[in-house]
Amino acid sequence: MRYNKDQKVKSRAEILLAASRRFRTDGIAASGIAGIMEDAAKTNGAFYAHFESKDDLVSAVLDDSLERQKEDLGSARDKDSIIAALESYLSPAHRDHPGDGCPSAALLPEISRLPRSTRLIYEKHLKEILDGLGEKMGGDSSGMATAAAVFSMAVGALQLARAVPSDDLSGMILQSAVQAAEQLITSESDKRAR
Amino acid sequence: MRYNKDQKVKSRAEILLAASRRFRTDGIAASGIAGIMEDAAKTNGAFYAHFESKDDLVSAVLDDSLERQKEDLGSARDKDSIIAALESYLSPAHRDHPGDGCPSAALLPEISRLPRSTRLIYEKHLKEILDGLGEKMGGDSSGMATAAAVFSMAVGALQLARAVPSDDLSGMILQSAVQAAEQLITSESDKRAR
DNA sequence: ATTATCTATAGATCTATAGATAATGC
DNA sequence: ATTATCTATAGATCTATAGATAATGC
Repeated sequence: MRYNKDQKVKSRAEILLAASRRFRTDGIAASGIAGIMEDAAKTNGAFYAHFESKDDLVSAVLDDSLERQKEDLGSARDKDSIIAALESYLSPAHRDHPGDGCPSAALLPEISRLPRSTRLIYEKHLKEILDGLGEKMGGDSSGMATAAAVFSMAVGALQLARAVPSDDLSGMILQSAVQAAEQLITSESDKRAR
Repeated sequence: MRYNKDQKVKSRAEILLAASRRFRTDGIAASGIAGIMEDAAKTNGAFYAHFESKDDLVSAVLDDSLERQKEDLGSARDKDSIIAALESYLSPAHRDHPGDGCPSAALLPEISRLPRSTRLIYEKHLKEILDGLGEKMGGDSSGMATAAAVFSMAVGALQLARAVPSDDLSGMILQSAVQAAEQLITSESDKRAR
């Protein structure tokens, strides 16, 4: 049928993107291969020329989307740009578009139920993300600890803001997390300035 | 068949308990009625004498388990007992037994995909939990905001600690969250003492 | 007679596979 | 001839329902 030289590479990328969105929107367990392939404008059977199994797809999706997230967050260079990234992470826009958003916020409880091999992939990327943030917060183990605490809070707050139907409570949760995170980051950088 | 006067009430409670554990262990979407009923030592068909649908069960489970969690957390009376509750929440024991643990940590992304009616039930309980914690942190909107930030951080840290296979990183995440939460709580009570 | 549960099954999924089809590039 | 995708389907789920069964309590 109609295909060009690197059709397969392109198709694989399309399937990855479709799956990545579906997983974050509907969850991993609730997303079927057929639906993902429909989003990628392909048929069910074509899937198995690209991935061995659904588990294989899940690994590939996490590897890919966490790599992208790391690159996005890596552009933040100092305390101020971290706070800007944080405000964007905890914005109503991010809350309302989980399909394009943070994989951790959309998928963490499901990730914790995946096979160890997949969770090792998750851990590798999480480490790099926390290392990157930790470096900008001081670089030592105390900066890294603050990065872990701030990331935990951001993920939890986004999830709570998404679960709650009331816009008031939802917005208050996001704002509380922004403020508390700023306090933690400022106190960490003050510690360093002394 | 073998049944006593309040057999049905008892059965309903058994199904609720079995479902509540299964949901937290395997996720809502990945838990089937048949498996839940097997855990409750009943057959598939008997389910529909107790609940209209799986969605109906999910609402009932959330209503029930969040009510229990609120009661558990309600026993914390002052700042010190809140910190004790926090250390138990962020303990390896809680991390390693999601089936008996916090419904939010196990289920939040799935909750955010449930029908609005179910999310309203979630919101009702979350409000009461945050109100309870906020009161012990000062009672005003600033105390409530700190409660929301601390709860967000605890939920996120527990999820991250569960997802990561390395015990070192997992423990470091839990410890970072304990420390950061204590800092936020202390700074909130200092604000009040001034 | 009423009630709680069980048996059996319909109908709609889901993952995965085997073989057919139709384009490209030699 | 090779390759990417499609068609068709097997076999295992899943939710939900209808009717049978067997106990209790009148």
